[in-house]
Amino acid sequence: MAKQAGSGTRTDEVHRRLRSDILGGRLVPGSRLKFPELCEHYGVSVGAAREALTRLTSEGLVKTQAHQGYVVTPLSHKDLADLTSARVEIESLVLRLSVLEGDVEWESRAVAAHHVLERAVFMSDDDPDHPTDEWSAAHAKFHLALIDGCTNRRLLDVARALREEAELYRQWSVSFGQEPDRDLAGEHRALLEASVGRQADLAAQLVRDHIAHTASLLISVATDEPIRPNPPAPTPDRRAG
Amino acid sequence: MAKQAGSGTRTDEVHRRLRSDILGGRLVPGSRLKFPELCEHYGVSVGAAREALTRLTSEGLVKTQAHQGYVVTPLSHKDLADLTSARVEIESLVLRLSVLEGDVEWESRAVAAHHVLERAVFMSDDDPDHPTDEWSAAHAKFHLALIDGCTNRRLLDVARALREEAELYRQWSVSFGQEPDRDLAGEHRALLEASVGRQADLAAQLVRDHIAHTASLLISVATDEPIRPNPPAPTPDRRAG
DNA sequence: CGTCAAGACAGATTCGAAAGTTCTTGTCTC
DNA sequence: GAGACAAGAACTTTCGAATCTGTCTTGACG
Repeated sequence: MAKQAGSGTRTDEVHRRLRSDILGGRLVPGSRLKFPELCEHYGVSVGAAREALTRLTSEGLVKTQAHQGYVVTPLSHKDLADLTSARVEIESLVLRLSVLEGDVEWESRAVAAHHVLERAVFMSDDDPDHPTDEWSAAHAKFHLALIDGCTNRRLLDVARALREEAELYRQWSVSFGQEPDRDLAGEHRALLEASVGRQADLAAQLVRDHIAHTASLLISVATDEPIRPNPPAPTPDRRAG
Repeated sequence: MAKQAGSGTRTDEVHRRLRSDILGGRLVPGSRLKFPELCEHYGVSVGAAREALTRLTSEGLVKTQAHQGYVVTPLSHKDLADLTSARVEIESLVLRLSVLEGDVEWESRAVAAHHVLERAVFMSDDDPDHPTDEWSAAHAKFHLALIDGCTNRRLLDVARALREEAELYRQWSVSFGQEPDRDLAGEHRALLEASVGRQADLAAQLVRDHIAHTASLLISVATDEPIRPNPPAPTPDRRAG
């Protein structure tokens, strides 16, 4: 079987790799994405890169303007505030539905994801400002598992899309600004118990506080100007690392 | 200045025309969109049509699977129920914010849009089952104007995207199922007065009822199977009219 | 010295053909 | 007669060059 796999086209691969590079912080928000470099780096032609970029645009990770090329979505504090507010409202709503509609298998997945999160290493010694990749992945999976019981695919998709975009901000926050006395693990445990215990309103309220609290820490370390990790200087570097 | 307008590329035009054809009912949900026909009909090459289709995919109007081409998003009753539920929650939320945050100019636009809606002809004699295009456009503009006061662009975009997708269902409902004693104009007037009168909670509740009521009429005329205006028979026709 | 216009350059967009994959049709075997 | 295999056709996907648009530099004019 020398097949390329049914669901895997050349565009899909570039799309996946590009998204990974953006979410992983290897591509700087606000930087331009030029076709020649993209083609060379990912080993594809202009057409494939173009379609991958178009898809990323629909996911909100890159922006475009006619005849002005593609740009990694710039970060701004107004947008972070909007995004947080939207997540607080929508994710709490979806979680409430999830608690009301989820079956036993949903409970099972939530418990399993929480177990992984509990055992993940939160902070590494070599980067005290950011959580480890392992913990970040487990954290995302836990929250996704919590809302996964919602049978309304529309709402679920919206909540997931918003959460993914928030990852960008978490990635580029200069510091995670962890409060020493914050019991993050405790919040997650309470969230799980309220959900599995079918206390819908409580779970919804807990997740509201959880999201708002985390985001407020990101906001507090930010300045008033748009977040531009790379100044608009004429430095041709657009890839970090 | 013989410019083609800065924001107008070939792809943009095809994208706009295709969306119009889908939303206007000239392309049947569930039908395949083959490149040869598309290129001939819109007078563009494969590449341009492809990118337009990709954008439409991100808007939820068409779906795709690798190596299996593009398809106008099929309609189903589960999805209509999900979509309605999502709109009830999100649009009421956005309207509440709009009422709280909107300025005088927002009030002005809402009043203006309502004036146009009031004067638009609702039903035409030659198609007693569907509202006229004029009324539909005015109706959409009115609701959009109502929520336009919301300063949270994220939430606003979500609400608008959901509303646009709902247009597809309205277009393809076999009958609008209008109740004789329903005072649609009165509902809209109440909605406007509550909004401009800054009664946020009342406006939110009114729009919840408004959306749910309208959707329930669409549901009531539907069968239990996926809506497929064109049977999956081997008829090669995929364009109506 | 400041402002404006024309030309040159870089880069995005578009196009048509070639390659790979899936679906269909026809035939063969059990 | 029914099921399975294989060949052909149609279609989607990919690619690199050609075209067109936007921006920057350079020069002249007020």
